[in-house]
Amino acid sequence: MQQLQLHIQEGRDERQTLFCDVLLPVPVPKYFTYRVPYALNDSLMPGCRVVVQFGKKKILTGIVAEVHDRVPEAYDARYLLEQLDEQPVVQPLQLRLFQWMADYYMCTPGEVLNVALPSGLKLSSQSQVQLHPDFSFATTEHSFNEKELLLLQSLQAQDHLSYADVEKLLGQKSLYQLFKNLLAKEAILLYEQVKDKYKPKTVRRVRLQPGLVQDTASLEALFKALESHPKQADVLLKYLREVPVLKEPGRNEKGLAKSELVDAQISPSSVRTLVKNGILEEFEEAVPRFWIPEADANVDIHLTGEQQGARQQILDHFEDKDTVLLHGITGSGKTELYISLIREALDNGSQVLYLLPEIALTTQIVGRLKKVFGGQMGVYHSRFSDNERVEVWQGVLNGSFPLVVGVRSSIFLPFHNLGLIIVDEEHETSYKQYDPAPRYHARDTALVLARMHGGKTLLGSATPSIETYYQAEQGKFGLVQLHKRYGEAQLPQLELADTRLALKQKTMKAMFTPALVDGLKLVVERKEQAIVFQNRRGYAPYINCEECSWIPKCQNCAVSLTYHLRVNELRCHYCGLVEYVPTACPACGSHKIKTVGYGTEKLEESLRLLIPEATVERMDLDTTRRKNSFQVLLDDFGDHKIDILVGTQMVSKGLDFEGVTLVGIFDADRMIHYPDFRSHERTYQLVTQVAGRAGRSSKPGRVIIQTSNTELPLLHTILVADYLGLYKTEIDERRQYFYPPFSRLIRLVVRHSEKELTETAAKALAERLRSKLGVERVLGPEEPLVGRIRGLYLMHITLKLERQGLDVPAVKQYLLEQSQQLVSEKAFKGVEVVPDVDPY
DNA sequence: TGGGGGCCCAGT
DNA sequence: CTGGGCCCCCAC
Repeated sequence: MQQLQLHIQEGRDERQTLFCDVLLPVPVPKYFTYRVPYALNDSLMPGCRVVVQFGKKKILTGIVAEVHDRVPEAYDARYLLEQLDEQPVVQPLQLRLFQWMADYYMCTPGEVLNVALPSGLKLSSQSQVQLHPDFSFATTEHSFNEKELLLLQSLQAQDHLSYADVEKLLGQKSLYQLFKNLLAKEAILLYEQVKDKYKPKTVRRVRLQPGLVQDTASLEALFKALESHPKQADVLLKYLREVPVLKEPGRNEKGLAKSELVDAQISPSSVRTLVKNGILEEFEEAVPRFWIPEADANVDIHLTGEQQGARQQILDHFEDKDTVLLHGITGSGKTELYISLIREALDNGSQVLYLLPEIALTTQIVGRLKKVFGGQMGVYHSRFSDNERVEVWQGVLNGSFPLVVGVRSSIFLPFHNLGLIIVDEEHETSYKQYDPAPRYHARDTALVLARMHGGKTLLGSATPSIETYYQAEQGKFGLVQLHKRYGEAQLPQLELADTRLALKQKTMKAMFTPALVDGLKLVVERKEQAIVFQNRRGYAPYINCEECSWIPKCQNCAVSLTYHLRVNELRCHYCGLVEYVPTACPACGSHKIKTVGYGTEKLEESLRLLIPEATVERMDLDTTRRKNSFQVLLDDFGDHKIDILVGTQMVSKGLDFEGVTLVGIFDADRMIHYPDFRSHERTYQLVTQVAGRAGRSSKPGRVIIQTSNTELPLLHTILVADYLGLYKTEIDERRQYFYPPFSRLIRLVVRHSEKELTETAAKALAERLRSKLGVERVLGPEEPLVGRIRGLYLMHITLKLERQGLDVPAVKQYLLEQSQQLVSEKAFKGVEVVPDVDPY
């Protein structure tokens, strides 16, 4: 500081000209250099948000990545307009993470920034229109056409409108001409408005007008004045009861929440009158959006002997390894272990991130953690509003949330001292983001993030992904096993039910085998509970004309439309298209239209018919759309208001209910035969996870798996819970066919609205890539399972790259160049090439 | 990504 | 010659 001051005193003309590289939320793979106004020389630092002009009109918020004094040679840097934060909102370390993600996942840092920052922290400029302050219809000498009048009238009512609003209002795209005319007539003004989207939540409070009540006498005078207004006197009385201003004068400052004052006897209007008459005063107070429970200090973390041992092993591994895989079967008490490790990390002053695949499905775990960690814990997930996300972000920044529990996007939070990351259910696919860039895997990114912090990562799973287990086996990760069920719980008994045999014997009822129906009946009889799993929502995957076999298809996607009974609609599960159900076949006019296949909705219906005494409910995307419908279903199931719960994968996670003694897996075949090199692994994981819902108590659990092929080795691996067996078979296959973890996959998705162009472009690209990378490394192009989504045809080119001895960054660079080259050629105009690294 | 400039065509 | 639409390119 001393030196700095000296430097300034030495001479004004020597003050430094600084520049800063700014990361902007645009898909341009570079940083933009702006000139720093002298006034900000000392305060600007990396991680601060700044407002800059970008292009001719646009005003954007960006993040300062670096402050330096290197003068850009190729252009004159613009001054940045404003510094928004005194202190960084993004940590320097995060900027490194963004860059790593951009490089690894082949996208731009701007795209990473886009998903990383809650949009409440992004300021956006909007072009706005308002009336010219001197304008009025009475004094103007100009005349206006219909659209101009409409706009001017709206502006009188609304004060200002954005361009988008005007476009909507007038139903036209080009506004330039219109604005030019109105500007000439001095009727409007255009301006740029930068908006801060984050708004703290406030409550309205009231207090006595300061100075009104100093002693008993003034109080008596006040009541005297209100003599003829008994209702207002009541309000005052209640206020004084809650806030004894005479005894504790300081209390009046904080006042009382308006909502607390108003009750059955006291109406808002009498409060309003008191405010109007200057007796009470109304004000707003910002409050946190999160109700913060006190941590229960008495919650005891008691670990069993086995858990103690596992805990020690984990800590030992952390001595020389960054990552440990905790392979623990469902119900072995992993959560207890996590809690003990989290507490220890927090006690050491570190931050902790606990990643979950999907927060809505794990309310039980969140509840459990809240009890232990209370207000220290922030929760972060996609169902939160922007404002709520900003509050978690700030809580992490300012240290009030040293622990965060969240879904994949929580890896973007501004940690500065992350000591431990727990990735629970590390094998889950929802850790991978598919659609918009960055197409990142949160588990893999977490490992990098932890390493940047010098922290540790604990991966937990009952059925680890093959590549994770391989790393553990190779000694790269520490491996800790936990194979005993917690408490009295026993492993469920798994059995197969042969659908082919049942069909032959004609004992099948609505595709339920007698074994499953009888099992369910028994459960209901014993007043226990069951879960039936079918990974397909809707009533039937398609409908079909019996005469001409016509099947309704989606007009945008290469899939049949799913029939939904309750709403009586046909729906596309890829683009959301909704169509009416035809009463007659549009192809041949026949009325013989039948449903084919089984979705959860049909299972629900069938079970109600087969077991009328049972209460059957369904849990899938369609029944849990509304914000707390999921919780309602969970509560009902927990309270045993439901006997049988039918559901999609939603029922596979976090449903830990003592009463469940039977799990039915309706159709194992479909999962097994899914055309993907991971289908066996996935089936094993899913079935094991669903099966884990059974027998979480002293009662033995039973799992019935329906299949047409009872001989399949995979099913027997599942039956005896032989994870190692699965791993050995899979890893051998992966080695043989050179799949991950032995190779690295990069997929290029080529897409366009015309089928032929998509195909030729994909072929051309694959050819060019092969010429340099070789035939071995470039697979395809091939049409994916669903060859058209939202009107775009898709082709996949898959690159299989060796993990060693290959300059992968160079290959990625080459892929990007080639893709760019291709789409810039006239013949392939409009074609998109989207890279997806580790596309699984 | 998104706005603006350049270019081409239709209409006079 | 002018206006509109489309495409391409650039942004610090």
